Amino acid sequence: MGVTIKDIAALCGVSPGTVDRALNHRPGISEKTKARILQVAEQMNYQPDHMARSLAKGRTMTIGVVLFDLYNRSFSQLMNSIEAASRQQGYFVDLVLTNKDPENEKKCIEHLLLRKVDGIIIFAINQGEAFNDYLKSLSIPVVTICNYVSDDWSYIGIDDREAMKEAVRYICGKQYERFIYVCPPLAYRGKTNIYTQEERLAGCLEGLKESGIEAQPTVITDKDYIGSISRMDFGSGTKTAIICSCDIYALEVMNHLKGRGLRIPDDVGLMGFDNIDVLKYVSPALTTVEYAVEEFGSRAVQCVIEQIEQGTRTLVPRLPYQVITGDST
Amino acid sequence: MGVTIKDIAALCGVSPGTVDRALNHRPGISEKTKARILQVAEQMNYQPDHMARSLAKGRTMTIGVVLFDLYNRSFSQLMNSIEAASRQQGYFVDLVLTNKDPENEKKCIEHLLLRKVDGIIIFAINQGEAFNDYLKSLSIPVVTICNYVSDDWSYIGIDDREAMKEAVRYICGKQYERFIYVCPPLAYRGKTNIYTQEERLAGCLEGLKESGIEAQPTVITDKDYIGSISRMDFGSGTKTAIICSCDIYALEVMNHLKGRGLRIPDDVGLMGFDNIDVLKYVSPALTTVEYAVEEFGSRAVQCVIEQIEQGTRTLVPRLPYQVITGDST
DNA sequence: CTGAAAGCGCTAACAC
DNA sequence: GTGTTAGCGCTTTCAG
Repeated sequence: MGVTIKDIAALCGVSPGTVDRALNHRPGISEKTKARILQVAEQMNYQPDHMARSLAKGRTMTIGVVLFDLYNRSFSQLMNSIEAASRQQGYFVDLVLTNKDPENEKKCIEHLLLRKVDGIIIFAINQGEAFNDYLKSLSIPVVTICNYVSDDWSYIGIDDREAMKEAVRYICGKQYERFIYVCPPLAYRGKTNIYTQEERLAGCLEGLKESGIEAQPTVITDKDYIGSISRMDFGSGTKTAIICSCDIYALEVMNHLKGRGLRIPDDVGLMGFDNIDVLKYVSPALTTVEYAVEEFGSRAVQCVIEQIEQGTRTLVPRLPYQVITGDST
Repeated sequence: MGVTIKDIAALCGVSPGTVDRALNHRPGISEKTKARILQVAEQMNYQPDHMARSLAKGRTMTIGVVLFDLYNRSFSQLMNSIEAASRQQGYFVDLVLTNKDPENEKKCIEHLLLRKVDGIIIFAINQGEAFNDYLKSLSIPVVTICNYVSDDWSYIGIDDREAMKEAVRYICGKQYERFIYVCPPLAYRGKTNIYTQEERLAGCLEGLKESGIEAQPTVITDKDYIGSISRMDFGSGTKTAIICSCDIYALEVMNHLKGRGLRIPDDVGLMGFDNIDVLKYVSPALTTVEYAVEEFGSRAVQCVIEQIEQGTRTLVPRLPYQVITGDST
């Protein structure tokens, strides 16, 4: 159906090899014939066949992207920027979604391997040495994003620990006496990759300590964290702050607190993390931490392409963040 | 690097052709040799080369997906289900994002063509006969989703007109005297594909008419619709309902109304459409229309694969919807 | 500077 | 039943 390199060769009275040299601007061809070939190619509206080229070169111009899902706002934004950056660089994107299931993640990666992707950008749910070795065995560039796996791979993200610490220090200036930290993923400690969540927790603990808060916070890791909170009393004088590791949890908690008729921040303080865009429709404005997740995407693409094409790896610095002081604390 | 069909052939002492017959369960091979070949393939952990197969068969096992972006919640859910359904059927997914730019949409489709996708699922921003002819010229199956192009293509969606009509009839039972319809995309009438938005508007008008409302609603198509609304007075006795063609607009309007100190629904009634999941964090609960967008995805995949593999096209019925009566009207 | 030819790994038509 | 062969369209090496 399409016009091939042979057609052009025939029409120009040259060999396919020569056409290839012209088309790919390789040396060993006179300007004259090259110009002629390019012109004919143009006229015939020649489109190189990606499949054939991939087969011959062993490269597919495809980046595999492994994410949990697209439900979390941040992931969507991430994917948006990955798609744009990739296509702009002439790469295709193969998206696979793991649904936070470690087994499924492996299937997803296998799927990408079948496709012979040139590199992978992954928000990993697996972790540990075995997984790291598995990634190594793929022998293609891998860029980790949002969840660290090991120093063997570039990592794109913010310094979650510092960010949370800074946010918590801010909260601590508000006379809270009791602190509750909400982070259900911590229940999967040792089972799945919760690097980022661990960092945030650590940052919280450090932040409290540095602020001179002696009492340890209550850490809620229940999947049914709302249930746990519903059994807690917030009326009794001691002013409580609930710090959530993600905005989503904070929003759920907010709904719950409102349902109980508790006022935020007067009765209970509330903080999230991520500054997802729907926050603007919610009141009171949530105190949270913001960072440019779109930039994660473009950086990741740039980083993986560099490894694919140059074979070099430039260290990507931790990206900037900012504490957003809302009205909820 | 991988083990090929030749390696297996050599090891089994048969020809590549025979291995192919075994691997693809084609007739013309004895059970005995087939079993032996399959076993060896298994042992050697043979993985067929997708590129080579595609080149030979002229099929890539890839579905191209064209969406506006992933920002709108519904799109994310859609993509989630498309990814899952595709992978489950052994297909790859190539996602391209148009950002609602008609020119970019063409580039996106070209990108998919380079990739030689077997079929396309598209939420179109282009429209009209020229575009329809363009799609025809691709000579691969196309499934339209959420925005109708023509009867040449399967269409997945709800009956937006009826849905909006039903919702508006519900609103009309609430003694409103003045109606405002908010739908910025209508400003692009004739320029981009706003089929769904047109349907919703028509449904609104019909709903009002059937409810015996004489006065025409004020239709706001400004990009700066908040600006337009800010210039309107809602205090003066006549009870107003603001009907938005999407939840997103409704949420923006809600923010604005709250900012003005207006009470919803006491001072102004407000309605959205889509029932995006963030509504649960917003109060008052928005009156809206719900439908299973995930099902759009799985239906679309099923539909495009049927066309790719069987060459047949089964009419997909309009999917069900439901008016959600909230506290905002 | 250009042509010829041998692949990339798999499929499919035609012999035997 | 099984082997042989000629591609799919492009790249790349080796002659000339």
